Amino acid sequence: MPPMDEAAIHAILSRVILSRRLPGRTKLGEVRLAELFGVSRERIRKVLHRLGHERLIDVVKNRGAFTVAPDLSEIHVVFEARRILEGGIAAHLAERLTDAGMLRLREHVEREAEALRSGDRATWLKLSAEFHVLLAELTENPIIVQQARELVGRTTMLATFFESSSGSQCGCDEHRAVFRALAAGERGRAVRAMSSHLAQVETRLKPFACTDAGPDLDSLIGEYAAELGGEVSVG
Amino acid sequence: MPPMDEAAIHAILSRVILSRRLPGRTKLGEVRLAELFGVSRERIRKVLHRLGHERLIDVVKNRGAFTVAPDLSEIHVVFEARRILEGGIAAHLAERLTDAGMLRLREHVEREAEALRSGDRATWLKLSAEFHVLLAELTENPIIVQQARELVGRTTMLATFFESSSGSQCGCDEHRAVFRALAAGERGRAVRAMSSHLAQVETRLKPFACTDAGPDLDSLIGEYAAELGGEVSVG
DNA sequence: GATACGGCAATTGTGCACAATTTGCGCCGA
DNA sequence: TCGGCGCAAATTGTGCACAATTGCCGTATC
Repeated sequence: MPPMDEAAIHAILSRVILSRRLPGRTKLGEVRLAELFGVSRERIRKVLHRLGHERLIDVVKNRGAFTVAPDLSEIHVVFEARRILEGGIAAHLAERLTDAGMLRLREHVEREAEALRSGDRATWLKLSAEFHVLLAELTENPIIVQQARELVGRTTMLATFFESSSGSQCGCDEHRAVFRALAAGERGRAVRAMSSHLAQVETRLKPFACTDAGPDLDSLIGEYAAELGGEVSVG
Repeated sequence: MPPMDEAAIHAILSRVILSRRLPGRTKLGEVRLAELFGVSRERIRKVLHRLGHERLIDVVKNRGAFTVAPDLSEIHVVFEARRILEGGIAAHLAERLTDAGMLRLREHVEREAEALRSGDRATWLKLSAEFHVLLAELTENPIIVQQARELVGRTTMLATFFESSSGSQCGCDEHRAVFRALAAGERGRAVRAMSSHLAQVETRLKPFACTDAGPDLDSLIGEYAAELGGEVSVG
């Protein structure tokens, strides 16, 4: 079998970590991961440091890498950061949205509605996240796009696993409200719509976010590796 | 002499790069830097990859690290990103600023005015940058603080070298205007004040931002190393 | 004269072996 | 019995040597 490349390992570990399904402060030992993926320790080390820099794990000098505790306060921090950043994005776009941009937004919201109608939950979740990234892209500012992508990424996985399906109906309407305010060029209303939408998503998430004991690292890696088409030797 | 640690090398190279005084696409060879700093190639490599992840340099696989071209469009992108992010911060703070926070802001603005009066240009520049970081800190959100710090850092050095001294008077008034709007709790005015302030800073910078041929890498490293108190063997 | 091919030098990527640090456990003493 | 000390095992950090890739230059051919 061909040795796995760095990008693939990073993708798998990202998913595993973002899924929040393994307990907080789980140690990610270099040798163990190296054996699991069938690669050398140095390759794992590089990925681990990269993940550490992306704040997905906590890397302590001379002690190794650990998952961060999935505590409620962090969820709140992430969502508050999103309210601030995406509030700024909404305010910016309200005064600068082009016709082409408006069209892209409208089409996106309609696709969301379609996915929701047809009961395609997976597609709808993906589109819901992409709505926020799309807004960032409409600013045509690569820095903002990257920051937004990072924050959205940190919440997407949470939604995938924890959002109650009962609340699904709301999301689409909330996106539509943001879109309408932007299309009307009403800055204040757009910011408020975005802010309250994010607050509601956070509320829907909270009751489900406490998972202490989950499956172990080995099986999780196997699971996500299969999902991404990679081969992993799980003993 | 004791070997330099990774943090120190990173600090020096950050300053060198952020100073924008070396031409775009300058190659940062691993062996050359290793000899300059008197450390092994692996240590340099690690710092280089970190800088690459921080987007301060461009790291291409199998080809090495290069400085990014200091073109005007990037300056515009950074400032636009700041207008979006810090606009969001201002909007957030306008409705949530505590008395303690207001006091800290007031004191900071007064210190800026004092530095400006006494003609202490270096202190004033430092305080000017810190005003924006302080605003981010008042949100008490670590993610926002980090993002703001990163963007402010990318503009601070530019200001240090390129801002015309004639325009100095304005900055303090503009900060005061932001502070007043926040203290009054007027969200719209705060956002506008922040946005126009950043736009003016950008305007003041632009005419000075085009430096094609500058000093070479060796002397720059020596210069900044001396500034930080480190020892470097410059042949 | 221009272009395409091939070999060479330089530079980066990778795996390995060793050094340094941490930590858990056991032992001794109070 | 409890606290401190010290050693040993495990784990991470570092430097070195080698492999792989890239870009360049010389040459040959059309």
